[in-house]
Amino acid sequence: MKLPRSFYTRPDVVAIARELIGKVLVTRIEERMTAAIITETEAYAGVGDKASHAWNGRRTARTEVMYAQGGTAYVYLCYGIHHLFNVVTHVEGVPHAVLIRAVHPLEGVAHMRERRQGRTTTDGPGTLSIALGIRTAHTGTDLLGDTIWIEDRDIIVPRRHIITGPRIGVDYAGADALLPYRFRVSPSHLP
DNA sequence: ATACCGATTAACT
DNA sequence: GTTAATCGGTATA
Repeated sequence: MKLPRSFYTRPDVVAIARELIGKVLVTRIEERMTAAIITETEAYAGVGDKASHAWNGRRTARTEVMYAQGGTAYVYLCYGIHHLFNVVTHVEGVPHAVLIRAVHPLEGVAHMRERRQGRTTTDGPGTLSIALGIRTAHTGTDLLGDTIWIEDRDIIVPRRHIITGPRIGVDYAGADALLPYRFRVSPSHLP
């Protein structure tokens, strides 16, 4: 079943990041259906989080969509090359988000392979966006629509199979770089 | 206007 | 282990 608005509008972005592990990210982009299990996420906790683009209330053309209601896509260009896909959470006006860092292919594998020009992995936030067809043009997309959405398919990932740790690539965030906001399925329990 | 840097990746040595 | 790729945001002027 497609995750309802109420899943995304809850206030605890760290809990949402953990709960997204095992959910299924589905896209229908350019008439191509793809689906993949979410295996790695990171929480970005809004204006008080130095690692967040919305730290200190920053609000630009790029980050404006972070202030939308939960269940909206935030896609931005990183290093001028990579399109990074985030799920906006919390209510309108509170810029929380969860970065999806890795997935495991379920459906539309041929599409993913073609988009990846023969490569098969879908780990890494830039890599999975290519495989699923997600680009910066999709920022602002409603995750309750029929282009990009997330489903609960009753895949159970026990909490002891989820590794918690600090986020990647946010050394500039000082003490906030050490927060345990990254979640991933332990390698020995990947599908 | 210019300069620097980043929630990364793949291809190198 | 190192580094090129490439562009929007941010700071400074």
